[in-house]
Amino acid sequence: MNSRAPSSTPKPAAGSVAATADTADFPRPSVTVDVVILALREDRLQVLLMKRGAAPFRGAWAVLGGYIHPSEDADLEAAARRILRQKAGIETPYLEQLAGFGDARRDPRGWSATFAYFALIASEQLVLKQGANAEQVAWWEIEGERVGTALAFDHADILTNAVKRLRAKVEYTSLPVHLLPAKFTLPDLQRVYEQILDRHMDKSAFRKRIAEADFLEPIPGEKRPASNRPAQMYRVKRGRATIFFDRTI
Amino acid sequence: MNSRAPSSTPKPAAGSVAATADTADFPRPSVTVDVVILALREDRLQVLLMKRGAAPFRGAWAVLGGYIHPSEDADLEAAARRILRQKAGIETPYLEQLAGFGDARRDPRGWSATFAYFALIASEQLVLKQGANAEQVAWWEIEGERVGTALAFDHADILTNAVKRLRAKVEYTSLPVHLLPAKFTLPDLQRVYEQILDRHMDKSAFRKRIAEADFLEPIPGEKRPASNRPAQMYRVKRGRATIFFDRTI
DNA sequence: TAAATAGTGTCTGTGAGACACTATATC
DNA sequence: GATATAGTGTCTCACAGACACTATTTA
Repeated sequence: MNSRAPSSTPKPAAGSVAATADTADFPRPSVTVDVVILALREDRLQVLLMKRGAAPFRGAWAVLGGYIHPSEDADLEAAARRILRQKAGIETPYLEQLAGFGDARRDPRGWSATFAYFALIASEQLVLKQGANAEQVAWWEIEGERVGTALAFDHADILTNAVKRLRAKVEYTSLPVHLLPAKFTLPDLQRVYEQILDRHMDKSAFRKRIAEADFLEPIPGEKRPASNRPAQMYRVKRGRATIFFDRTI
Repeated sequence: MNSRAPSSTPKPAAGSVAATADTADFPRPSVTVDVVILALREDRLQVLLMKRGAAPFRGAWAVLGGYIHPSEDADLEAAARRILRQKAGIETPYLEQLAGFGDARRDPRGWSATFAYFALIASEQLVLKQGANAEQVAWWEIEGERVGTALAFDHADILTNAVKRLRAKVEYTSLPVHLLPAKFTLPDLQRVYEQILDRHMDKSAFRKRIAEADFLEPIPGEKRPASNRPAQMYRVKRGRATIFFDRTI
């Protein structure tokens, strides 16, 4: 078979509606980018929300988001980073595309769609400048896969999706390092895994996994002082922050 | 801590750019939905492509796609299903959202974004009616993660993404059943796994995995005739077509 | 030395993969 | 019986989890 040409066998066939002139003449749905920002604070998974100051859903809490600025944003991820920077002052999070959400009903103004992202940050990383609307951004604790308030639009769905994705990936990746400061101990890291997955892990097995994944290095001479045996401090090896394990943690 | 209110401790803080009036006054990027349709034909993974009849990229091959029709499409997935139905006559595929793609350069006409989906179909399922533009739709063989021609827009990226996703999920799901007809044998199924993952699998281990995942049932009395021992025919248990295995296959 | 947590070693049950064996059809 | 593939049984090695043990600090 000629591999550089369309498969020849049960020949190419036409679609049933051949003549649909599918031009861009339809009303364009509104398109936004939303970012679910997650962090570990006080040993709990929390999400950064913004209180809406305008209709629709005025006064309701929402995930951070905004419109795409075609002249500023090179691509979707750039738009997400701009939103993070402008609305939360966050510069270098772990950022991953989550999913698209779009339908006729999520926004009362009409058909709208959003490209949702999720970001992980070390809480130390968030040094919010105090601004005019100091009450408009706040951390909310994740309870299960939700927060204790109704959210604007379909943001409850988006948040649930983000939390599920995070939990799923924590099972087989090193994502939790993005929730910790640059230097941390192995007991710290294990606590993050346990906190997010909500189950106990065996210390020995955990450390074997981490060791064989080979993405951390001890910081020579640095230990965390304590009134007991001090723990070795580690940092992520250069360029190896996000690792996929062979199997589950 | 009051779990129904924002976390109180390191107090809610304002974003650094508080006053961005982020209204919808920006030019709206163009938004489409694209569907990567994959099937197994002649024992090879193939993708259904359409030859573009209009600029841009006139004459180039592209993944099936189209604009969202706000008045017709309830949501993104409905738009994807409409495109499948209208442009390929496909009614009931396995359909999953893949990712969003959007930047300033993928479409020469300006900033555009697409919600990409991927669909799996049993080739028997595709009964394309012969239409006016019979040469405009064709199956192309996947070579690695690409096809043997340049694609329109960023469709090569989208295709690569779809193939990677499929291969990744085949490792730990029952997705390959969607590439087979309703009745099939275990050797058939194993061949699909081997074909997509491009590696040999042990018959015994494979069957143990399939058995414990418990998503197939033998069809009583039905066997595939052959000049050797005939194989038992199986079908998917009701509602259990897409199963996630405990570990990898 | 008591307390507390960091960190390591050992044992065992499970299960995946390798591979040999049995089963059942046609010719 | 020969041949070919379907389908099952067995063995072994690796490894995850359980758990016990050692190490190192402060008080």
